[in-house]
Amino acid sequence: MDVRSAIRDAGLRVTRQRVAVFDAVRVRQHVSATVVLAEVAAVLPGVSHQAVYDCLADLTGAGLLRRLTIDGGPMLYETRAHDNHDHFVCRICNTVFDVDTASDTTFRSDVQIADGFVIDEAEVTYRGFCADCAGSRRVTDIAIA
Amino acid sequence: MDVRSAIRDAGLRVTRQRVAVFDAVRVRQHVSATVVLAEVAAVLPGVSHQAVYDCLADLTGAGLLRRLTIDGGPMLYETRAHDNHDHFVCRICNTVFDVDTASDTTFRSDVQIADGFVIDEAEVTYRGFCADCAGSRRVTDIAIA
DNA sequence: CGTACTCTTTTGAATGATTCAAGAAAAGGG
DNA sequence: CCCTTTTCTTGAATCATTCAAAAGAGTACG
Repeated sequence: MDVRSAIRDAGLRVTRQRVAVFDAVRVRQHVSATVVLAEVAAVLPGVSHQAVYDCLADLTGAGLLRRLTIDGGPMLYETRAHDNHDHFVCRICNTVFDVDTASDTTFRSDVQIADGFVIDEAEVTYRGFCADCAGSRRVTDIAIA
Repeated sequence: MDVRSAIRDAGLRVTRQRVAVFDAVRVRQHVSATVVLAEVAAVLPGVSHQAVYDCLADLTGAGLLRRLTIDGGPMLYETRAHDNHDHFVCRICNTVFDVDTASDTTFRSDVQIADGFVIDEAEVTYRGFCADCAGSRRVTDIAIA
């Protein structure tokens, strides 16, 4: 399915800014608004940062993007394409890697909370050292065994 | 063990500001620097916000406090007293509740990452509705069954 | 108990990310 | 093709946090 349809189906108007913002996030993954602005400005000279913030908020609200915050850093955005994954953050370079959720699904639904609390999501963030920063040879994509 | 010793043992000088900042966090739990400043100012009129930020950073670096960020909000601090717990955030009131880690320990050590990635921590954040916001009767402390 | 050295705090300003507000532009139904 | 409503641009404001330099306070030592 293409972006334009997805945006329209969400009840939002299809604008160049929105398409460009979505594309920027899709290509880079885990990007801040500032980085998205830079990417988008390359395609649409003169975009305002406000437009980027608005698009990111709208697309996130429509469920097309997902937002996460790592420590005190700026908010990062990613597409919800292949959902059901967690994140690994390197303590040194701060890069965020996707980690496929394996048996976690089981783990998550096992969770019970007392007295009227309703859980609808569990977000797992792993921390440590990525292959590069740990002094390893190559950097491949990360995955749970 | 008391705060003063803990601070000294960490190789830091024992100052009124540090003690007051630690106490403020211990009493309130999951508080922002701004709130800590208000609390501390009640005891030590004239404290600077910079001192609070410095103390929070120093105590966190010393391992006496733990820092977390919820969504795009300001950083929150908590004591590491009874470690090994996760967090539940209410989607409505944004209150953060501690969730005791039960069988999660097993879950965590099961995690394997490919190609030289080293994991040393797993942080779990649950989201949903707290007893109050879900429309329930009473609010008790939260815990995993 | 006081001195000296170093670490902390105060003071005041600066930065970065995000949001607010009002008018101009553009999407899309009719 | 026009009209209505949404979205974008412009420009300023806010909040949390950090930077820098000088004043102040803790602690080891005599």
